[in-house]
Amino acid sequence: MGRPVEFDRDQALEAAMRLFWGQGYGATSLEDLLSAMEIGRSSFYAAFGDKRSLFVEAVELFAARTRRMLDVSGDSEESLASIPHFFHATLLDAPRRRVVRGCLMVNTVLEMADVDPELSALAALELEGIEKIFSDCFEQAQCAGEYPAKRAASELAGHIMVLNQGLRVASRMGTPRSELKKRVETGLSLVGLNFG
Amino acid sequence: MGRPVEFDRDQALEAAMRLFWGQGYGATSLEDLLSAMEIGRSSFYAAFGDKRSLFVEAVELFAARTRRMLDVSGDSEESLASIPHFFHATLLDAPRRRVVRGCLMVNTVLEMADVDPELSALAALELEGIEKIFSDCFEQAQCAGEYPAKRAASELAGHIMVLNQGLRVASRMGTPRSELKKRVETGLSLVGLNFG
DNA sequence: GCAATTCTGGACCAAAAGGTCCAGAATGGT
DNA sequence: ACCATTCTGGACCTTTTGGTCCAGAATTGC
Repeated sequence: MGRPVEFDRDQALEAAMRLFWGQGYGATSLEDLLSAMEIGRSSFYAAFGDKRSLFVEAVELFAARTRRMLDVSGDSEESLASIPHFFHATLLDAPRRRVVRGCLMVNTVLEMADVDPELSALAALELEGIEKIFSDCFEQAQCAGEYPAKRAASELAGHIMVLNQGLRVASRMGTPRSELKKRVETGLSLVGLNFG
Repeated sequence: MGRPVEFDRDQALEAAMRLFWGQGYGATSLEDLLSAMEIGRSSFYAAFGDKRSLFVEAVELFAARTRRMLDVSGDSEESLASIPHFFHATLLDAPRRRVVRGCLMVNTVLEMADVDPELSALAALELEGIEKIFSDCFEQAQCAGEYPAKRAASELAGHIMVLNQGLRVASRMGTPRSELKKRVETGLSLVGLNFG
């Protein structure tokens, strides 16, 4: 009952996320959001609470997508392959605009650290979740004897996360794809992972 | 002739830089700046032009400091040592507050990429200058036969820059020093550099 | 078709933003 | 002592900010 909603909530959230992703929280005004989401002020506040809550939703959506990108769902033989695949998908296979946006969580951690520590912490938590996935990949491969156990899985995951975060900075700098590719290659080859 | 200035320009710039460093450009209001710089509005505009120009000065100051930190000035025997020293000075030896601020140039690249591309490009340029210094360190060591020439100096510099940028993200996340140290150690050891 | 309910458009608001302006204060030169 | 010059404090301005409010539109149940 009641008047039906005239917009697709997911679609609106998607548009908002893309804006936040590119411009950050502070530089994205409500007007920016409303026009990108193709929605009125009232509908906005009714559906999302306020700007900050929407941002939290956007970060969570982005994080879920990122996790899903690493989910090879049970293919234990190839668990380590998901790491090169991740870099390939986000840095080389993606349209230039996306590459330049970097990673919403990384962007947020940097933007909000001294401004809104809760938001920064939320993004940091999500990043730690991603790192845990990296760690699981290595651990699984080590248990299966497919990867040397000389370095701890957590250490290797740390290295991959450094590589990831470093690359997000580089890609946001506008570093050409060819250079990004080189950096992925050396970063992975240093821990014995190869990258087609 | 004329009334003398009542404040120390360098000191004011220093205070401004610290604010920008922690909060970013957008989240630092003029009022924040004026009170931190202990300066009036008129003096501000007379001495620095406007907020944006001040920010440019802040970035350039920060970049110059960073370069100076890497300048071992001619000690060709130890040119590679300046890299571990750099990480030590900025990540381990520095007060916690500084560590959490990360790197102004990295912060700026991320914040401004889609908001004020000129500012982002300025910060990116400074970062490339730093990377060039890393590259020179390796090249010098390779020419002197103190370091294997298997990988190109530029590639090694790229790796160090990825490590650096990745660590700035990690440190802004509030990652504990012990963990930062581990990451520096693995990142350096992977290219045969050791870190006390 | 009418009531109850829900959503929408836009007017409206207070606060904060960055920036300008000018009267007056403090100096040096003569 | 006085003038030209420079700097300072603060009033003031416009624009933009995130957010509220309400009249009216669109629906379902009866």
